[in-house]
Amino acid sequence: MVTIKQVSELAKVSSATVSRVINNADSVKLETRKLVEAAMKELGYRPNSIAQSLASNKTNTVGYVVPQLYGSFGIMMSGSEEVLRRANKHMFIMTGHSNEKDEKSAIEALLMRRCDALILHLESTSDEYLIELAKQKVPFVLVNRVIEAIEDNCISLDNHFGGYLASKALIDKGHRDIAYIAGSLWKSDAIERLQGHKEALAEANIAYDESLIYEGDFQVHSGVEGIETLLNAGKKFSAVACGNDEMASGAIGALRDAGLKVPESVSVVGFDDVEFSNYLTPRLTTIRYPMKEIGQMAARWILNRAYENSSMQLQHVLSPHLIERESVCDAGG
Amino acid sequence: MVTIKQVSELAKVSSATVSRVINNADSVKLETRKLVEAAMKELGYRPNSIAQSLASNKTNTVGYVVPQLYGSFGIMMSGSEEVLRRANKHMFIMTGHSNEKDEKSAIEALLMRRCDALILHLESTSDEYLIELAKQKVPFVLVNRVIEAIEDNCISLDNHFGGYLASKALIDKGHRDIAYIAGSLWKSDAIERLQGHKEALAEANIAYDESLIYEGDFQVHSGVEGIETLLNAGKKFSAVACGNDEMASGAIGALRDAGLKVPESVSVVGFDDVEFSNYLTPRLTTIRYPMKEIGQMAARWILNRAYENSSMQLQHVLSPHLIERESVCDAGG
DNA sequence: AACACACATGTAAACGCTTACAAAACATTC
DNA sequence: GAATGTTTTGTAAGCGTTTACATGTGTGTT
Repeated sequence: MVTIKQVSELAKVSSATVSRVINNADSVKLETRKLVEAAMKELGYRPNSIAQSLASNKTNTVGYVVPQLYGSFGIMMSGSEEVLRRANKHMFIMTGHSNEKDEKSAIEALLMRRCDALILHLESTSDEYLIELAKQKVPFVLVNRVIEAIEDNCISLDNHFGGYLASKALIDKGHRDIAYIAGSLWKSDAIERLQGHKEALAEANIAYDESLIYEGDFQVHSGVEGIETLLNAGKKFSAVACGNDEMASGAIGALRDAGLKVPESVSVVGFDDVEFSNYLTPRLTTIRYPMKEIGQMAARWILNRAYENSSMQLQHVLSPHLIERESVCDAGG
Repeated sequence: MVTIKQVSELAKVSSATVSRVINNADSVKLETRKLVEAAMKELGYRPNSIAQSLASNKTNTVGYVVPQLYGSFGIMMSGSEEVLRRANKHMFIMTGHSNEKDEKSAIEALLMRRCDALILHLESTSDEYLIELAKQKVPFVLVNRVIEAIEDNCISLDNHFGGYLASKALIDKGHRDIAYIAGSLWKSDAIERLQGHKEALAEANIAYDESLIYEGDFQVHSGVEGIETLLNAGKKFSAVACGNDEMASGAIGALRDAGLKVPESVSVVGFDDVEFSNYLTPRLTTIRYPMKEIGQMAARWILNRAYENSSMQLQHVLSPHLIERESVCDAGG
């Protein structure tokens, strides 16, 4: 690999001057600049950014931890990438695999690489660890989770409001017997969404009926099981709200298998608006989880706090909204 | 940030010794090792991998270029991540946005970062550039594309065979009037898939009818348009093979809108087996594109060539296979 | 012609590690 | 107890940049 030294020799200037033209900072006479550029070109010079980082003590890289590389996290990352790219920052992406050990070691690796800042989508790391991280002055934003003590570092979605919106959409169509298939209730988002559902019921003066609630686990099969359980118990309902789109998909299938038409006999709302919800039959009415916007917002936070030292206020809690498609219709068909 | 020097002072040894325990190489007396480890712990020392890379001339990082961060590329990357992680290598992911400028600048950035090797999923970069890259002794694997001159660097899918399999599946069910909705025919994979289709027809002695072919663009809407065009032209067919799942999804919708039942009146096969194909109604019969395996294979190549200097032969062309679900049935219902 | 001042360039120390080589410490053998 | 070998540790020179500071060069003013 060709170094700055070789370029400087060919151009008959000092390496400091070459460095100046690379960073096109300071003043370099146009004439010498041309000379240096010609030399760089001739030698096929590529600045070694490892060395640059060591010397300048910044990597222009933000570390990213996501549970997995596929699925909706990709959307989020591409939101971040879009805004970071404009600022000439890069992302170093690692996966946490939803377990504490991997999440921590991902963060450690990122810190060893001296990332200038971090964007973290964690699932198993403790609040304490993150609070400690904040104490160490590591600039990071925590996505999809809020920890009171470091609230300013958090960007999240208003799950409660989303849950409310979903059920409200059903109620507005005249439904009153509404079943609910929840996600794993040890997860905060599942709880919040369910609470939103309850609020919508309360607001419409519909009595909350515990037996219309089924606790699933966010997977397709639990949507199926939810419907089967409800139906076998002889429950009556004209609509089902689901904790996410996967379960909604399972629910639709199970309803169809039971000879019930969606939405004519039973309306269904999902949550998240994942890619396939638009491909279901009927196309799924759901709550849009603004993954891309969250990714963008996180990147903006980083740009502000870690690179520009501004502390401009950003929106920390994003609002979901309803996407009306075909899986919900008026009560009574 | 605490440095190796501070650790060495606290442990009353030289920095070389600390380095030795970090890399747990060479011989370090157990006693001193304990001493050093205690010091590292006390100071909360994190080796600076930037400095390590500069000194050792390796980054333990493989650069990754994909068109986008979301969609099926995520699956591929996670395949790679899985195998690289076991070897303690990391990935630096960048996006090429399917245009030459971004792809090239991504590669350049990766080289500046002195990645030990690259995995490239490119769409617009010229063969020449890549051949030149190979000449520069940059270890890289090119995914989903084959360039004769650097064949050993390429890992791809047998699209021709996939196209053949898809149409064969239809023919085996007794279909003889088979329409085909192709992807953009300036893309090599679209062409190859179509050729596979033709081969299957030929093998079954079915005359190739140009008017049953529609050229789409791999997007949902072109599946819709394909069906509408064919139907409006008064074409008769009992089955449709599609260049990918998106178009198949569009086709299914259009068929249903035209009052035709899938699969009873018209069978449909897709290609790729993307996530949502399993959620369609009917669940889509399609050709499985082994994205994850390709990612794994690419990572293994890298491990072999760039890190272990072995040159063990790997499978360079992967075979797709048929996933039978519900969108295909016997001709005649 | 002397001076001040801006602008352009060079010198060399740092950044935090690794590693070849040298030195020291210890163990073994005769 | 000297000679030898082995293991452990230290010394110091890199790795390829950036950047504070010093030096040089040119212009305008008096």
